[in-house]
Amino acid sequence: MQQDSSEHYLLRDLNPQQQDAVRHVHGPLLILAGAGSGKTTVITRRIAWLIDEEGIPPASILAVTFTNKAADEMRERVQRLVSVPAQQLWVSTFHSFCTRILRREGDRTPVGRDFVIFDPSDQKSLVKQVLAELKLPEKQFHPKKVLELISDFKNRCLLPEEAREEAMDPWTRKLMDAYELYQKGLKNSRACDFDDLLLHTERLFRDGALQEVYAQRFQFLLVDEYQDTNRAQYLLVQHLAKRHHNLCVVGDEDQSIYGWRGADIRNILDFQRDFPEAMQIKLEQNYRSTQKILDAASTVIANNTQRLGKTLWTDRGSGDYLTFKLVDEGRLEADWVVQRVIEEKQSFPGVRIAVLYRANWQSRQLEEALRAVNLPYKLVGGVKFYERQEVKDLLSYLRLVANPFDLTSFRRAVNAPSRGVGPTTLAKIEAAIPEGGTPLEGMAVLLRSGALKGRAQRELGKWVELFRRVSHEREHLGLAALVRWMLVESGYAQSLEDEGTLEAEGRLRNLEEFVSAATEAESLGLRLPEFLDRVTLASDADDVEEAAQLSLMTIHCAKGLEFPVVFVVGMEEDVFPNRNARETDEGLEEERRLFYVAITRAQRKLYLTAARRRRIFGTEMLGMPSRFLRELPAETLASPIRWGTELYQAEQGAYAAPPNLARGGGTLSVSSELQRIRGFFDRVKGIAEREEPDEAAAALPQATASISKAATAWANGTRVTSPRFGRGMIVASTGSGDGLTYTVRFADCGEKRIVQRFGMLEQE
DNA sequence: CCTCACTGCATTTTT
DNA sequence: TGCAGTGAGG
Repeated sequence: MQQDSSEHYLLRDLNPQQQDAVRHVHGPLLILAGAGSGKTTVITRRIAWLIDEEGIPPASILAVTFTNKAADEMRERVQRLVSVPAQQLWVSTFHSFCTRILRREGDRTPVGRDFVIFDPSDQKSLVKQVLAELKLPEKQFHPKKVLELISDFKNRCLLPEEAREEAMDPWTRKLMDAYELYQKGLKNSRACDFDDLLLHTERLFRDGALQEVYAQRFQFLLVDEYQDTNRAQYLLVQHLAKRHHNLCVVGDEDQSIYGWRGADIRNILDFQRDFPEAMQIKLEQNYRSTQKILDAASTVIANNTQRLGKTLWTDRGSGDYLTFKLVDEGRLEADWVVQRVIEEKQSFPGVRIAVLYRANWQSRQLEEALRAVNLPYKLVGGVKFYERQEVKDLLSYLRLVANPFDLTSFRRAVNAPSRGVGPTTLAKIEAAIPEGGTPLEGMAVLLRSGALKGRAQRELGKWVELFRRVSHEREHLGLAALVRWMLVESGYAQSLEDEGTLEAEGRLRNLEEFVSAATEAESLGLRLPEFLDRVTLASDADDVEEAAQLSLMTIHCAKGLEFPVVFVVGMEEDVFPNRNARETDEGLEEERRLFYVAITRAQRKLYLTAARRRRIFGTEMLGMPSRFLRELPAETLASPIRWGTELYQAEQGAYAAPPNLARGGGTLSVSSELQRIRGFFDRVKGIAEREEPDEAAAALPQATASISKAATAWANGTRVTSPRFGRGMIVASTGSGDGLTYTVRFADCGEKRIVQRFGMLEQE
């Protein structure tokens, strides 16, 4: 029996653990899939096994992933494996799954079935409106922070009234008012934000009867990237699995990197507690990387405590050493990476290379360096296509067609192109909206009342007419034709043509591209609402071109991908690990997991780089090598990373005449450069004691200056004391003369900005 | 009511 | 550095 089944085409070339996972049918199953362990193969074959071997109808299987791309790929691969049509198989992201449910069952939610999905920019404008209405100053109630808090509550499935119970202090109470009003705004606009999709669906499934319907429907559940689920997603899965327990979750606790978005690593750590009868399979054989890369990854991640524990191994041989490069300055880092890229491409024509970084801003310098040598690259992330102003403008028209209650889109569309409708007119329109009516109706009322003057009356009259006409046109126009019709009839295209600038031309081209996207969607059978859903739920990770020769992206975006050659840049404290994460153990562990993800993307060659100095928004910042570098085992590195004097002596020449100073024409003097090195050096060694100054430094007045009236700015890294804050170190400076201001990192009270003229700083 | 210019401030990571 | 938010002028 065993012998026979291992010959099965769905089990071919699988290791024993993988085969066990594929053959598992009933009951809960936890697959702990290490990086590069053939996870997707196992999942798709298991689904195929259920369908072809067990005769489970595809319609009873639900597989959930985190990105659309992963879902598409999974569906395709399953379809290639099975003999029956698999269209009925549900493979989707959590968010699109919930959208589908809400479009069917939405009558029971506050927003009905014809809701629109608000993207982050819509959310922002709504929350700003709410803050204004509550007279909460944006200085204290930063819109982004408020939204983050609201999102936190939603991810924990708490509605305003429930969240309020937790709110003790007046500040949080005020925030709860904002949350409540925000939800009201969404309801009035018949809109869901991303979190609402999960929240509302989870609420629906609390209803026993409805839960029963869907639990019956989806007899077999599969959740990919289970370590990234948040509370709402967790509950959603529990509701559906409660009845039959046919739940297979796949994940890797070491790759849990979305804690900041509400993901709860405990979901995977506690799976065995939730389902004591669960079978657990560990996939530890890695088919991606060389042993050196795996050793580095394993050693690093072993520093984490929140793990179930896995050890990756491979039979692919030990491979190349990792290469670490420390450079003087950010720009040199980019140059160095570009040179290595060129070399790699020469040695291995057609090789795919990825440059990974912690945050999107780090791509800029890389892009500049790449453009300087005309090296083509693909940038993933950053400003999304659908977030461009012109695309959002056109979208606001289309959304208004799909859902006339959408006030946010109304506000946007009514002034795109500008029709002279400002806050005053807008307020009048909104006041005129009849109870339970739409903004358009409000506008119609206002027009009839004759409260508007000549031009506005005419313009807006035409505008109302536009939407009256579109309801007719909609019936006999296809999706693409409808989009184009709107683009022309709204006058938006014309207004761009009238501008005649190069920029406007580019915008028109983007809109053309948008129309072709609609054409493509139409050919897939999508109608306007589904098209709009798809557009807003599209993510960065979805448009990764894996075939690209050279890709630049964040590590988050790179999860699930692999590249023969990988660069991880910006290996500095406060960059990676990110400065916001260094305070807590959980934060640091998540950063470490992120580093683990980065390392394990590499198949055969891994480069790591750091810069001593870096311009971060205009000011020179002094960096310290990332603590994660210390965690790398020396045996995996081409040359040891030396901490202490050697690190700098090796490139002493570079300091004597830093080449970038001449080029940059910067304000830095060689002396301040020397102080920089010294301060940096001290920090790396972690000692307070100073070495004897060398001749060059001794000859410089600043080196011995001890009063705050120094003629020249102190260098970053200079140790100072302040009568108010105690001992600290200069980490940045701006301005000059009387305006000269330092950012000083104090041992006891964090970073302060101190104007030199008043701060009474003394050099230590 | 729009546009331009200035200033002050900010960067995680994304469905 | 660059963007967004603010304020003055047209």
